[in-house]
Amino acid sequence: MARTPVWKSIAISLTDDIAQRRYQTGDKLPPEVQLAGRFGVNRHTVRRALSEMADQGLVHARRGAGVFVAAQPTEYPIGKRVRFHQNVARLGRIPAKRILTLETRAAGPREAEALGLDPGAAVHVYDGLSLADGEPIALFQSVFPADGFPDLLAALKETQSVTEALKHCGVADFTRVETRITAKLATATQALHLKISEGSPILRTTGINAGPNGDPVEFGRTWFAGDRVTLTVSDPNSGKADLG
Amino acid sequence: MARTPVWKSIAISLTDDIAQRRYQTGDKLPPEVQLAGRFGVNRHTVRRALSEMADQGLVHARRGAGVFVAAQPTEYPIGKRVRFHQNVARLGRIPAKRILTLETRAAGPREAEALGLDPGAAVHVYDGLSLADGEPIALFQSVFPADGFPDLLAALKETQSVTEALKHCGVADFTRVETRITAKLATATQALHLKISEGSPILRTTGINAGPNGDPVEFGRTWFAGDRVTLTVSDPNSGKADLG
DNA sequence: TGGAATTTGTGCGTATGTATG
DNA sequence: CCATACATACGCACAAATTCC
Repeated sequence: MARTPVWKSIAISLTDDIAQRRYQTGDKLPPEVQLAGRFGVNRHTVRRALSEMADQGLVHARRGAGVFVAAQPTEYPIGKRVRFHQNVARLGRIPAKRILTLETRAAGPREAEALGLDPGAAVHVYDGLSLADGEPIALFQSVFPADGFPDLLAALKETQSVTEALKHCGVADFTRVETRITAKLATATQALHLKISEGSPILRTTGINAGPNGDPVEFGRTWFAGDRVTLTVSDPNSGKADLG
Repeated sequence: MARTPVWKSIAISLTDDIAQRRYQTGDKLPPEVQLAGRFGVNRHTVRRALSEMADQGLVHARRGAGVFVAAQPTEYPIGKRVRFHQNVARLGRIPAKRILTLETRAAGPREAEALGLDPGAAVHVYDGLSLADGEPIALFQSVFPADGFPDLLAALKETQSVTEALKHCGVADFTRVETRITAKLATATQALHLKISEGSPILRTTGINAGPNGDPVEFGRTWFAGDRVTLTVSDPNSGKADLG
């Protein structure tokens, strides 16, 4: 068995620092060069550790600014209409969303296929964090076709709500076509954002929402903290999942 | 807007190669140095791309051996009618079940509540292992009210099928009332049965099936190997999940 | 059996680009 | 405009695991 790589021990050390609240949520970590000095390694080695932690959602790097400590619901219905705000509010908790990144770029192959676009078509991408009562619930990434929604990003930036932004762009309603669910282990970055440990169980869902005419309008991926969230699939006929 | 990084375009290219079946499941990709030559970049840049793909579960690297295309997970529909045999057969794979234990005992509090029984009422319990093409897919435990199904265990022992056994006992059809899904880490016992590593991600589902008159007939828990299974929740109106 | 060749994993040094403050 | 700090990319070297002869 190989010994633990240096970068991994650094990641563990920093993760523990965060778990021990030596760095609070939202705090900026020392610059990479400074960390490199503190651990007596090359800056790349620190970057490897930070990259791992970023993958797990534990930290979030902002170019030119620094690396920041990233910041969960319980019962979360997956039904025909999946609405984060309503799902959380229904539990008597206060929903909130934090924008991580908003950008327009070329669609990857999976995204293009899911949205029925040509490969390389422009898409709007919304990376964010969902919170309930200020506690991180899930990381998500929503991908929208850029064509036809010119001012979607502005609406998202203003409302932070997919539902509201789409409504502003003329999509009054949308429903879930399909949801895929798998179990993963939390990466360092995910763990940071969700305030869990690296290697904790993660529920990853992938979903496609379509407008009234059946055209896909959103391809979304969500990473729930498995320890804190239970997805529920209700009897479609009961309509319970559509409340709120 | 930043242009697409080289490593990302390489990841997209290789992902497309896999999607197009130019590399099949289990195939070994060309060595990193060879890929670096093909793309005209440094080996590190290829590694960045492969790392991204490995994070997505698309490939798996074995030191000293190579990088291999990972097996795509089995799609398992969670709908109104959940039928293991049909779910697996629909994928062109051969379903099988292995009985671990069959017994009749007093219901625990959760089981009694789920089935609408008095605490301590007798229940039949079926512990087993589900396989597709001989590969373990999931561990499950099905709990049935003993009252009204005197010879259910015998039928289960003979057919190994919940559907067939219930039919034999007069329940021609049953549908899923609700499914709960969480992510867990595999225990040592679970890992042994599922032939995965301890601490691997597990998808745990809990479901109640009811007969035509709405009475609960089965309380089932299933532990899926997260690496091998993707649960899908389809649009209820499409009816696709009810096929087979 | 054993050793060489192959291939991935880790780490360091350097350089340039780009966003932030 | 400048300094800081992260993002990307190249080159080199060696370690460790596997495979092949």
